[in-house]
This record gives sequence, structure tokens and C-alpha cells, in this order.
Amino acid sequence: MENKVPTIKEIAKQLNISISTVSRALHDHPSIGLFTKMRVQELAKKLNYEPNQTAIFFQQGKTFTIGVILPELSEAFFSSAISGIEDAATKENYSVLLGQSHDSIEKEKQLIETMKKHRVDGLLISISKNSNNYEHFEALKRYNIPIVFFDRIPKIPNIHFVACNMISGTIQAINFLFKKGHRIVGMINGPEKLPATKERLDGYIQAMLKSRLKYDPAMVVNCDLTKEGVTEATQKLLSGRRKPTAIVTFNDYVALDAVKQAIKMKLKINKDICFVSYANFPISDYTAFPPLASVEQFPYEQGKKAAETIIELLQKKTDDNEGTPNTPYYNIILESQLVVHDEKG
Amino acid sequence: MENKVPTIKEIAKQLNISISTVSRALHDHPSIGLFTKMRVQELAKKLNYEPNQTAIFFQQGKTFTIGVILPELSEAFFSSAISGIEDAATKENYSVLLGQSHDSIEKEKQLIETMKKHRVDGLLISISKNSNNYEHFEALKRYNIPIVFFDRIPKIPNIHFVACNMISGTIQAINFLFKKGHRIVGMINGPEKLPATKERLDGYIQAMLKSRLKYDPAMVVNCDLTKEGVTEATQKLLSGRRKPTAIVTFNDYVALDAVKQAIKMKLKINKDICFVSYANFPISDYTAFPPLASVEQFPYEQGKKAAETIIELLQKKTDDNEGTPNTPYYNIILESQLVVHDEKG
DNA sequence: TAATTTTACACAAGCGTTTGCATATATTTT
DNA sequence: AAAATATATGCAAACGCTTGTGTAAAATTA
Repeated sequence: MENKVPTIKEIAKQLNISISTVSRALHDHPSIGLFTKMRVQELAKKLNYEPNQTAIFFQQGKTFTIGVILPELSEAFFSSAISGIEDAATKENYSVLLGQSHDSIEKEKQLIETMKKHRVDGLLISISKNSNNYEHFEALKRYNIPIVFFDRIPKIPNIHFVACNMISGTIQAINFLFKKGHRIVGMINGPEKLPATKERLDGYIQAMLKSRLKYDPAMVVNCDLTKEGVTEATQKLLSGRRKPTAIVTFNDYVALDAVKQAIKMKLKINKDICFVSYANFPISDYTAFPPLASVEQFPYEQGKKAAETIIELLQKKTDDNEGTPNTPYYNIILESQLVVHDEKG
Repeated sequence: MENKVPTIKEIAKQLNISISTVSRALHDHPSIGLFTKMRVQELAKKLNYEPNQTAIFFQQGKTFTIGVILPELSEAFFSSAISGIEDAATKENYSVLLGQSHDSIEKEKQLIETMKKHRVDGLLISISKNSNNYEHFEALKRYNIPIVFFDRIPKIPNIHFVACNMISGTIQAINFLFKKGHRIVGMINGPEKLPATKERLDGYIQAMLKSRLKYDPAMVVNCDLTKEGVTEATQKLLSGRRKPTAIVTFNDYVALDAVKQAIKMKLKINKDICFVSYANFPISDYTAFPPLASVEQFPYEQGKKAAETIIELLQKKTDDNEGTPNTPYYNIILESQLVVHDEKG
């Protein structure tokens, strides 16, 4: 019933020719006669032969697999990103080996071990929130496994990365509000240590200055992104002496919690106070008071670009004949973009 | 600078012992003397030796990898599922090879080829929407790659699967509405051919009969799940002679679109008309009029259970010494469950 | 002390494939 | 017709590791 899985050895035996001839025939090697080639290919088809990829991986020292490590698959941002990665990889005949760190450095390290063991050709990483030590990435150099970081990038020199410039989007957001007549714009930002927080702040400051508005540090509050934190931050911002008429929030979830609090404080949304946020889910137009606009970070595109980049690096590596690793470091930065939501929710 | 990656051969040479001794020493084989064992392990650590997994995969004919094919990673349901899969797999030291079919049969076939080539030990599949031909799964039997289907299950006998029983949740939903006093309950269901649609309908019918309400086919309308389709369906349902006071919708998105249409028709939500739906995203409490309750399908748990199941099958296979495949078919059915949302949005 | 068992290691095959090199025909050139 | 070239194929090593089997030397037993 269950025949053995056929190998080129089997084909060779049946046809009474050598293994190497079979191998070459299957690869359409010019030095194999047409007749033999046909016979081999015919029998291969008949036996339903399929090369044992694990043997080839081993033999060639290449797995046509790229590893992906990211914090949390169920977060909308990352699920879009992995979708882009998978699409780009499949297109180039690469496979994707997946792991999530759950924002734990330990798990991140462990996954890197796994990836190394699997001898993935390259690795895509969005680092865990509290990574501060980057030694575990060094181990990969030894195995010549290139890394492309995406979205969450470690602060170290000489790395490849794909990221989204939040500053431009932030500037667009503030401009948008400025044009709508807002002069006092607050910000509910994320945890202080998060690079994403810093970037949003930088954009905010730059934009305020560009619009000839003064930058008032009191108008920016950090929070831990929990519902309670957001509520508190909102309250603080809206109950000061100098009251913002618009608030930029760290992300859509924050915006929604902030809206709730604002309502509780008897403010009319989009009248007394407006919100603009950074996008991380696609259904804000179903919500009661969606932010007027969101800064889109293009997670799918980031993932796609990251995958394309690592594959390009891998091609280059092959071309170089293992030679001088003179590829420059790719620092690919996509521009974020303000998306103004449909005015009539 | 870049040392060669060390192999057991290298270790053997440096220690002037045989390769097999090194291999056994590293595996703590009893027939190796303590002294030698120590020397080997010490040198291995010093050289930073790590076994070449691709060689082992090849040699053992086992990759400790499970393939996962699902329709769309960016759908909340599947991103939760893959999260559960990854967690369960990693726990048992399996890796996850990922592919998305985008609901195309062609891509699905292609991915199965890839998985086969990679010699994944087992495969998890949630089939693409329009799969009707299941021959491509047969090819895997030949390679002894077991499949566990999850969520979207083909209608064929003798398969392993993990699914969620929507009927029980549907009954709970109708009961919930009944207790709230609703006597005429409508349903906005999905596309007719979809198994998920049929299951919801079955639950609906059963529940209606159980509650001694009559089943009125006019109270169930199918739709294509687009915004337009939902709008049309809602209108149809709410403008008939016999008007429902509550509607069960195919999923949360449908519910939200239906709510919009109901509002447009001057109905008071949660007064003139109530909604209950099937859950597929976690933020319904941010929306203006979330459904009163949702039938939870436990995607994370389904994924987790599916991964655990395939791994169990793999263990069994090993134990059987490739012997008689006398494992019964696993039909694991999780019960869906009605989650009543916080009454005060 | 001779016979037997145990201990500790080495040898070598094998997993399926690719590929450099050798070789036997067949074909062309001089 | 001999020499040179082209064509088609086979041989064997290599990739790194595991594992069944063989075998000295050491330890035990009789």
C-alpha cells in the first residue's frame, strides 16, 4: 500500500544508470543525452518522485527559509506584518519559520537558538519591548545569518532595518489639526522608554515649532497604555489650566479610552475636543467617536519590505561567492502617512 | 575572524578520538568513559559547538517542524489561532512553518507542496473558502505526514480535526434573547455554501424549536458579508411584515454594519432592536452599539489544541515503530460560548 | 591463571543529493 | 587511418550526524 518514497537512487536502479546521471537529467544538465533525459523524467513522473528537500538543505547548507521573530502575533500590527512577510517570501520561494517572543527576552533568545539550529538563511526580528542587551544577535553572525530588524529596532550601529518614520506622520497630524484651527494640541504618549514614544514626541515637537506654536511640555503626558493609565492621562491633560482643543494619542486604543474619559468629563467630542491617533486597527469607523485621522504605519508594507530586503541580502551573499561582505547596511524608512477618516462616521 | 562553524569531526580531530565517540559523548551515552565525556563536552563548549540541525533532520527523517496553512493571517481569528499554535508548538520544541492561502485553492496546493518538500512532520490546515476538491491532501499520506484540520474542515471522512461547535453557542444566544423577552428573532447569516453558515442556521433552528418558538425561514437571510450585502439583508429583515426585535448576526463586523443600517431606519438600538453576534474581534466594547453578547469561538484555544493534537499524533507514530496506524481519528470539538458584554458600554 | 564478562572506544554504513573528475564511446578533424 | 575533440555517462567524495557492530583492554569470575 504505502510505497517507499522514491529517491533518485531508486530511479537509477530501475533505469540501470548511475545516480549522478539521474540527478543531472532531472536538472536538465546539458551533458545528458536527450534520450536518457526523457526516460528519467518520465519515470520520475510515474513514480511521483520529489526531491528530498532536507537532503538538499543539508547538502547545500541553505534552507530557503527565513525566520521571523516578533512579539505578539495577535496584535493587529504584527499580524499584518507577518502577512506581508509571508507573501513576499513565498513569492521568492522562501518559507517562513515563525516565532513569537511575547515580549520576553528569554523567549527571544530561545527562538534565536531555534532559528540557528534550523539554519534559516536569514532572520527578521522585531525586538521585544524590554530588550536592552543585544548580544544574542551576535551569535548569528558566526553562522553568517543576516538579520533585518523591522519596526522595533535596537539602538546599535551597523544593522539592516526597515522602519516607519513616525515623525513625518506626526507632523502631518499636527498640521491637519492646525488647519482645522486648533492651537493647543496635547499628546497622550506611551511609556517613556519606548523608542516609539520618543519618536512621536520628536515629531510633535518639530511640528509644533514648524507651525510656530510653542512647545509646552505640560501638554504631553506619558502613560502605560492601560485603560487606567489612559484615563488618568486624559484627565490630567483636560483638567489643567491650559486646555488642549485637540489631542494626539499613542494609538487607536488609547484614543478610544481617552474619548470615553472625555465624554465622562462632559466634553463634546469633535466639538470641545478632537482626537487624532496612530493606527493599529482597521475598524475605527465602526466606533462611536473614531479619531478624526490616524497616522498609518503600513505594517503589511514594512513586513513585505523587510522580507524583500533579507532575500536581496541573501542573493547578494550568494553572488559574492562567500567573498567580501561589502554590502552596505540597509536602513529602509517608510514614511508614515496621515489618513483622514471619512468625515461622516 | 569568522571561524569555520565547528562540527563533531573537528572536535574528534582535536581530541584525537573518533567521530562516533564525540557524538555519543555529547549525548551522554553510557558506553563512553567519564573522562572522555568531560573532555568532549568541554571542548564543545569552548568551540561553541552546536549540532547542525539540517544534518540531523536529514539523517533522522524528522524535522520537528509543523506546517500551518491558513487563509488569512491578518484576520483576527487566524492571528489568534496561529498564536495558540505557535505557543503550543514551541512548548514541545516544535517549530512552525507558515503559509497563507488567501483563500485560493491554487495557493493552498502550492503551499502543500512546499510543506511536503520541507518534510514537515505534520500539518495543520484551515482550508480555503472555496475548497471543494480535497485530492491535494492525499499526497501527504504518501509521506506519512498527518494532517489536523482546524476551524474550516473539509467534508470528508476519516480525518483529524479540531473545531468549535457553533450550535451550542447559538442556542445559548437565542436563549439569552428569549429570556430578555424577545420572541421574534432574526438572523443575518453568511454565504449559503459556507459550512459556518449552515452550522449557525442549524443552531438557530434547534434553539427556536427548543424555546417553543416557531422557525420562520423568512427570519433568516443570507448575505455575502460585504457592507452592502449586510445593509440589504438588514433592510429586508426589518422592513418585512413580521419584524424581529432581535437579530443574530454572522459576526461582529456584520453586527456593526447592521446596526448602522438599523439606525438609518430610525430604530433605537437596544430598544426597538437588539443584536447578538459571533465574536471575531476584541474591541466591541469600544463601539457605539456593540452587540449585547457574542458567541466566542476560542480561536487561540482551537489553534493550541490543534497543535497539541498533531504533536500527540507524531509521538504516537514514533511509538508505533512505524507499525500499524491504529490511531483513531481525533474529532475534537470545543464548545462555543456566549459572552454577555458589559451592560454599560 | 585461564575463561568470561564488562567497559570504552573505533569503524563504517547510511541518510539523498550534488558535483568535480575520469572514462568510454562517438564524432569530427587533419 | 590516426589524432583530436565532443558527447554521454559513471565513479566517488562530500555535506554532518547517528548508530549497529566489531574489538581491544580492563575488570571480573571461576
